[in-house]
Amino acid sequence: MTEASLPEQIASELRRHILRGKLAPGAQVKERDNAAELGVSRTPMREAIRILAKEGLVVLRPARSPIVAKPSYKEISDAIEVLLALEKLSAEIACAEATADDLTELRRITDHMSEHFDTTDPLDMFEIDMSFHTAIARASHNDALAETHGAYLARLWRARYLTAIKRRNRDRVVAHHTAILEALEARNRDAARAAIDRHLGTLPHDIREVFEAERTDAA
Amino acid sequence: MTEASLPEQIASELRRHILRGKLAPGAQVKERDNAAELGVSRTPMREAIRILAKEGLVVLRPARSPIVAKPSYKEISDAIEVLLALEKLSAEIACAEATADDLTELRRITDHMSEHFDTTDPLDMFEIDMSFHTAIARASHNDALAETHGAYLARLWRARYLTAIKRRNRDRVVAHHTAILEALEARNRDAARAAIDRHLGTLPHDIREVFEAERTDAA
DNA sequence: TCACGAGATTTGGTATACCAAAATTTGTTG
DNA sequence: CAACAAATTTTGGTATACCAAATCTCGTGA
Repeated sequence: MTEASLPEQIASELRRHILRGKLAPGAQVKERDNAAELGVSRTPMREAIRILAKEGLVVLRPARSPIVAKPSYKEISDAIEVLLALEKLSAEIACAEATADDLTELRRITDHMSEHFDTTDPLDMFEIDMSFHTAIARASHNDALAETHGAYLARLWRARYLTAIKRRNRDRVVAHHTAILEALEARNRDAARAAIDRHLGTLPHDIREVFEAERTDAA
Repeated sequence: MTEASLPEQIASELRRHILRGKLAPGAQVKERDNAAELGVSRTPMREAIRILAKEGLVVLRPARSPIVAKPSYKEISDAIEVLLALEKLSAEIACAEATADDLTELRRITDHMSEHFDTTDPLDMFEIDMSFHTAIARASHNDALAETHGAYLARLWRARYLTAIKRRNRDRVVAHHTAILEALEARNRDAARAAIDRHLGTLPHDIREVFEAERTDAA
């Protein structure tokens, strides 16, 4: 694999820590400590923190320690609303612009998920799930759209992960992805929009359940 | 006014230089030189450059000098495609969520433009025009949406400005804005989408003309 | 004359030092 | 014992030093 820049690598590492829960929402992210932990200096660590801030995983506070983001339910559902719009736009454009290679890639991801769903680490499987959605955005051949879509996917990573492990259901995911894929292959914009609505439409509801479960745990 | 952080101030200064043309598209933005020019060290200058990169005004190249962005026609029209989708989404949500204050603010901006269009500096009037669109996004009360919409508006600043001064027409702008506003007041989602489509739909065409004019100038 | 490469220079990336503002601790006082 | 304030520590912000890679210079040789 091609080497990413040091700040990117650090950001990936921090991201995993946050998503795995080693860094809880609301916790401070101190430049010195985390830099020392990973054996790098503060400079690239600073940049890594900015990358995560751009993704919305941490929030910067002037002259104070950054903290791991602790989004409210409304903030998450707002982000989902945007993500949904971006992904439906991607699919619409992809109906006109997707190449055979784009569709092949989507088919490959879907088949891989179908085959290895129960024998793969949930975190890894979830990354594959995300790559399906990323591939849709990419198939629009609109770089700005793909980039913004990716940013929202990253921002919703944690929330989506929590719901995915709670509602882990191979047949449901594969059926939904297949429906989207077939709509794209048929170049049917309305069908694609509808399929994506069905796939992501339940997300706010699922996330609300996770939120309420957390609130109960705290009691 | 409250003091912004040093990197933000530097970013503003650089932004002005770029938009004014002191830094031409394609020109290198060297950390040392620009830092010395403004009497700061490389560290905040680095951060300022990252800010502008996030806005799309400069592009970062690994291990090379960043350069002032020189977007192609496709890149601009791609961005417009996303902006259009975001603004239509904003308007749809605003039909349900906008408060009386939101609508009053939109009305105020529209009236102000109508009244002072011919007696205001084009640059200032253009900023007011942008504030109308920003207010629509704000009226959705979806912060993520408003932020992303604002980012695209900023990214398209230069391109939109070039077309605005070329096709400066008070009646057209006011009529379009009024149509959008009335659709929002009527809480009519379809009408709002259609009005925004009419307003921004000609943008790619107008920008193409500017691009071709520039290409002719170069000859 | 031109192509190529070795050395010098420039430049972004990283580490480290220093500073001022927060945060924390601690001591004093009512 | 509580509350406030001074001193200390911690921490982000900035400046600077150093390094390696990229770029540029310029001379050499075909």
